[in-house]
Amino acid sequence: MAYRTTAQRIERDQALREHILDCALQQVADNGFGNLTMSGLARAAGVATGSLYRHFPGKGALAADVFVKATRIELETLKREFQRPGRAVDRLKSGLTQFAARAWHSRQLAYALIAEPAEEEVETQRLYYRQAYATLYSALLVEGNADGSFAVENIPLTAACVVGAIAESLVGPLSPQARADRESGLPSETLEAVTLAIIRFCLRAINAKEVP
Amino acid sequence: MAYRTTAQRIERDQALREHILDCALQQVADNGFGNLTMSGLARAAGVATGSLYRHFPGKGALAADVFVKATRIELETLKREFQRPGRAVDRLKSGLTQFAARAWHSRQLAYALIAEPAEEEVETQRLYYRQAYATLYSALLVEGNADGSFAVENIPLTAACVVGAIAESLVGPLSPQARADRESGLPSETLEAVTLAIIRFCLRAINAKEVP
DNA sequence: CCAAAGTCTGAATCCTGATTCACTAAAGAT
DNA sequence: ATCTTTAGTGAATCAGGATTCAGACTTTGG
Repeated sequence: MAYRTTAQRIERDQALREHILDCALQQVADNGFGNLTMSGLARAAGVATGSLYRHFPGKGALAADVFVKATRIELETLKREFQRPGRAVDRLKSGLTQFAARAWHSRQLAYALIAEPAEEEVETQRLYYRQAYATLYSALLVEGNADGSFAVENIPLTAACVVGAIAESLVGPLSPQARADRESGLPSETLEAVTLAIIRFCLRAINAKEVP
Repeated sequence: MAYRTTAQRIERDQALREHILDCALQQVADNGFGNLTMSGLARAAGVATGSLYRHFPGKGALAADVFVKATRIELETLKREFQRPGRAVDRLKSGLTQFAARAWHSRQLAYALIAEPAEEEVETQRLYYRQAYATLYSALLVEGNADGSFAVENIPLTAACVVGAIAESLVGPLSPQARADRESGLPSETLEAVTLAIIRFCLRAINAKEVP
């Protein structure tokens, strides 16, 4: 009579959904959101175009899911780093270092997540997750204020500034423009220089005692 | 025999071109790049769609021109502020204050210029003008380093961080999301609070002597 | 005033991908 | 085994706005 409900079917479904998302993420990591097409993705995932619509209501939702999936990983990684034991300053330093390094090593993806224009739905998530980042920094700032590492007045706004500073200083070096420059032989910043500059900038901005 | 060349014709042409740009800017200021359409613009400007193509090679170019026109004004305004006499710190403070206030008072436009996704050509200009802003800040940082107001090590990267911090702290409050929040009665930051936070953040970040 | 050269018009066309849907294949239920 | 229900297919359709272009209209030079 009925159908569905079987564990096997549900599992298959989820697996396929994940497979599609993985392929989509791969496409975005390779060519950005701008080159993500439903037919291309279907081909890459080995399914028919129409099948994509069994798993996602439309392209916007799919792209947003890709964004969320990738961004969550970054956010979780940063959160884990922030939650390790130790003084807030040190956690901030290592978090920034790690974040910058990860972005540096998958530039196209980092650019897509941080700055590439994309569907409305993706922008909505971007805004939301920027807020989530800011919240993460806010928590750390609170702790740092408490343990004497920092002295910050307006925590939410300061957190927003930190997020912006990081994004901008990375996007410059990560952008397609910079890639073109790099390929045409112009000299460019190194990861180490960028990281150091970001750390200095942020630590000073939040009134940290010791700045490297 | 010939035609053209007349001063009158050239003048008319330029005037019309400017008129179109003005209308387009108005549209962007009202509804963002996302709602700028060629037919809508033609209607607003009182010309036929096809006529737009006598003045601009295509929509992308037109949008980019709008962006440049508006951004140049901001950039010039900031530059003027930075070039007044006085200590670098004070000029930075007044520049930031003015910039934030201007953005605050034309939110939709500010959002469109700072963050709204738009045609490729616009993004190219955005990248370019962000660089231009960074250069402006770089110059000020150099002066501040010289007159003892600041002590910055990596000037270009620091300038990028400053640009990012400002953009982010404004975009949050300016974004469509924030607008929705505001309209649904949630409390939100005031211009004064944002400005103060930005100034503090930036001055500290660049190692300024006195921070308000 | 006329012919030549240019400009303006806006409905028709084009483009580019997203989305649909009639149909076929597979998976549960009995 | 067979019937029912859901999943998968991919060519055809749609959507929506940019772009074109065959006249109609203006301006210029003589």
